[in-house]
Amino acid sequence: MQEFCILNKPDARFYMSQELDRIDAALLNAVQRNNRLTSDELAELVNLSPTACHRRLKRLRAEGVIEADVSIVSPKAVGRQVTVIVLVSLERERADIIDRFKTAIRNTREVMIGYYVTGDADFILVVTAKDMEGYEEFTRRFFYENHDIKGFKTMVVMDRVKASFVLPIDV
Amino acid sequence: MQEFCILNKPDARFYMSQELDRIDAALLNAVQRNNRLTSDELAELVNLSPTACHRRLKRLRAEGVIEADVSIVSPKAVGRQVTVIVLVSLERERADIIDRFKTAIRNTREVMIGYYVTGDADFILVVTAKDMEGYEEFTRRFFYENHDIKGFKTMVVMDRVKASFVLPIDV
DNA sequence: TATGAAATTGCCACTTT
DNA sequence: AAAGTGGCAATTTCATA
Repeated sequence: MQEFCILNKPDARFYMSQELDRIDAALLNAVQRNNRLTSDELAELVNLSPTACHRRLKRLRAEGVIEADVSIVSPKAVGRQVTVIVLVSLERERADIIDRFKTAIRNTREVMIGYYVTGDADFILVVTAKDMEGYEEFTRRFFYENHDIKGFKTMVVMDRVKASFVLPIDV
Repeated sequence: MQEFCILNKPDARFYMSQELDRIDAALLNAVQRNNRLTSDELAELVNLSPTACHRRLKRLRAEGVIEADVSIVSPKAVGRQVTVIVLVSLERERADIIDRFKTAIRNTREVMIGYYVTGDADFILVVTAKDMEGYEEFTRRFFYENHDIKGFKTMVVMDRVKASFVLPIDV
């Protein structure tokens, strides 16, 4: 049923932006930081009735402006003490090799995010592990056994400065 | 200052993990992907009563295992077509310079995440911009006017392979 | 504003130490 | 026996037409 909406109306994600007004922006800025706020609390924040806030958020979710609603789990609390950023270079930039590598990323639990990028590297991965030994074990499994990979550079995260994926939203 | 918190109230994040049982793990794995599931739905998923699920999640939030509950906004939908990953090297690795740079990150809207890392670079930033021109304007403002910065390397994101911050949680 | 749905709490039972 | 956790039911709060 939600699929229907998405198929029927062209997906807002790709030509939006003028369709968002100041109040939408305020709502998004709020729920980006805390999506458990009630409609009443949001209403207070943006000077609108609770019902109107609710309707707007429903629309933003249906249109795909809000992609997901998630809980952020502390890596350390679940036993992943180590976060590492890895720059990966592939042997060659060929579509099938790239696709194969994307699939490997998707199928590997340790990789939280993978970016396919231009520039010095081909991919940038954010990887979590229990400890450095666990990371090493991961590299053996993920990198050394993969012939598509020319090389990789490891950078261990000592501190994360901004917590999450909060976008600046104006309009 | 963060140390203080840790000293004062024992922060669950640092000695947990055996305190999480299989059901906690299942709940976390669910809400990491969708935190709008009702207690009834969660109950069904993990084979427990809705009340118990609710109480467990409340505990996980209070203990900091769940750090936050947020909506993920589509960058494109809010007019940020370009995502860039930047490797930054500082002139010298001195505590005050590092702290100053962290503050700069916190105060700069375009920077979504900043990692302080070991290795070839000192910081890795995830930056969003309206377009490449907007990114260039950002580099002028953020990098060229900052004397602590030795250099930076830009890598434009062409594709994001995994969407979000979903951790593998076993127990 | 009215309705039903969901979150939240008190109370008691059961299990583990 | 005490502490911790689960389940039911009642109440309050919230979502939604």
